[in-house]
Amino acid sequence: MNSIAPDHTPPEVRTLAERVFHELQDAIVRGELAPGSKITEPGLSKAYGISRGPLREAMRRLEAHRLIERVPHVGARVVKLSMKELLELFDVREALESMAARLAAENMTREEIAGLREVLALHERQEDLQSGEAYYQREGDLDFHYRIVQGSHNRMLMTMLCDDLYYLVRLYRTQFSASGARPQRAFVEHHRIVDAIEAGDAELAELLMRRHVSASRANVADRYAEILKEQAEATA
Amino acid sequence: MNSIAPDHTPPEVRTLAERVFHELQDAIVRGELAPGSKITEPGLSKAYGISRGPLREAMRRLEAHRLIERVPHVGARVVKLSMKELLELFDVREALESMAARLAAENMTREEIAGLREVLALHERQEDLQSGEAYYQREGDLDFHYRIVQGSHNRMLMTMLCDDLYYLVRLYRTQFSASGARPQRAFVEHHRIVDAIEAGDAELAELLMRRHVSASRANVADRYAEILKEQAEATA
DNA sequence: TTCATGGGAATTGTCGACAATCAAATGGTT
DNA sequence: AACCATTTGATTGTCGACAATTCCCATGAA
Repeated sequence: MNSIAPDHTPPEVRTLAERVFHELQDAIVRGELAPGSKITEPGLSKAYGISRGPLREAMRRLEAHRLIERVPHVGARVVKLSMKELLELFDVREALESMAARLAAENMTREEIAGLREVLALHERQEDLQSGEAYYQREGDLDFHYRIVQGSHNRMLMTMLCDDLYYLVRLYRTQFSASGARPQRAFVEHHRIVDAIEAGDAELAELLMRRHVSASRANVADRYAEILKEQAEATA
Repeated sequence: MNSIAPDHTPPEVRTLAERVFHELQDAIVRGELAPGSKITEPGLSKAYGISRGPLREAMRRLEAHRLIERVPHVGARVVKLSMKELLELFDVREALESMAARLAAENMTREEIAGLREVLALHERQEDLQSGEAYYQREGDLDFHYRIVQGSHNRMLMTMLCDDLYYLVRLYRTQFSASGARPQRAFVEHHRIVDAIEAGDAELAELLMRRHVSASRANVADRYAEILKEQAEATA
């Protein structure tokens, strides 16, 4: 009902291919399979105790979800997000999530909005308890965005963001070991967005979400520039 | 160089699974496989002269691209877009393509803009020659949108729109046998968008593209309402 | 007629083996 | 020593067959 983290128990485990797909998806996102590392079919086949048939189907799905990259007759590697690609991801998020916020303001039910507020409160309480523990903060952040996308009542948007992009976001967070950063500002922005949604102000909700994602992107870009600068000074 | 239609010759035909994937993709989009019709593995296996192994991988890719829908242990059907889903598709297009236009205004090269203008001219000439022949108009329309997305120089955006959504758009056009409609107005809008891109006015390009897609969506919605009305009168 | 039930046919899921292709290691030549 | 050809090893691509599940239809009862 008020889970803090996204739902990690997939509904479809009726087939081996489905199961191993979700397991691999989790393993990649959690960093257990290092970004850029080569994955071989016999290896995974042995590791998961299944034949190569279902495994290849799972890999085809992972490929479609951009979690692995395959080259015919050569092999597959876990994706390794470059900074350029990460910024591209943010641009796409900005476009889709601002649209989601707009639709959410138009379509969200009273109950959904109440649930959203609940998540926000829970989220802040956790932040009080264990400030510095960025992981929960980040999962909570994703949970917030999840709910807004769900509130758009647009199935296509939902699958695009929740089934595809958010896994990449989580992958990025483990890959760059991204610390939370700017938590209190994000909190304020979240509240403003919910306010706009509750007021049914689609345009404002859209604008605020757009700024929210854009600010997050700028934060990442700044951080990256900082790191580059430090490295340059260290070698000099 | 100045092809009027999108590139239909995929670069990757190195494997059977790739080949049959593209062939099925085309067959579905062109309506040769009727929307909603059930497709069976032995059937396609026979028809394309390949084993079920590569075929299943191709089907998994089609599933990820939303061109077929699969149910475990039951089977797969060609997707059949409902009007609700079609309008959802337009909302997603509005979000992504307006972003693409904005990025295109920032990143397109002089050569790309020249090519875009060329496409527009060719497009109009064809319209003069065979007005009423909606097919070319529509393919030309897609070509225009293709180039703008390419001009965004955002790989993720490109794959999302060109590899996924545009196939659904084409599927919809065959499924609803959508006649061109509002051609001259669309022409004007296309020109205005290119003008904004050439001027480097990102905000304007974004706004115009947004309106362009939104108007297209409204056109479809109106047409649908009209059809519903006619049907109601026919039965009465 | 309608509904439930059971059996049989067809389809999907899974597996192991073979063929095709690529990458690395070996050896020879300049 | 550096470079190129060849061979070997491993990995990927493809296939046919078997097991599991579902769907369809016939049969019978209410």
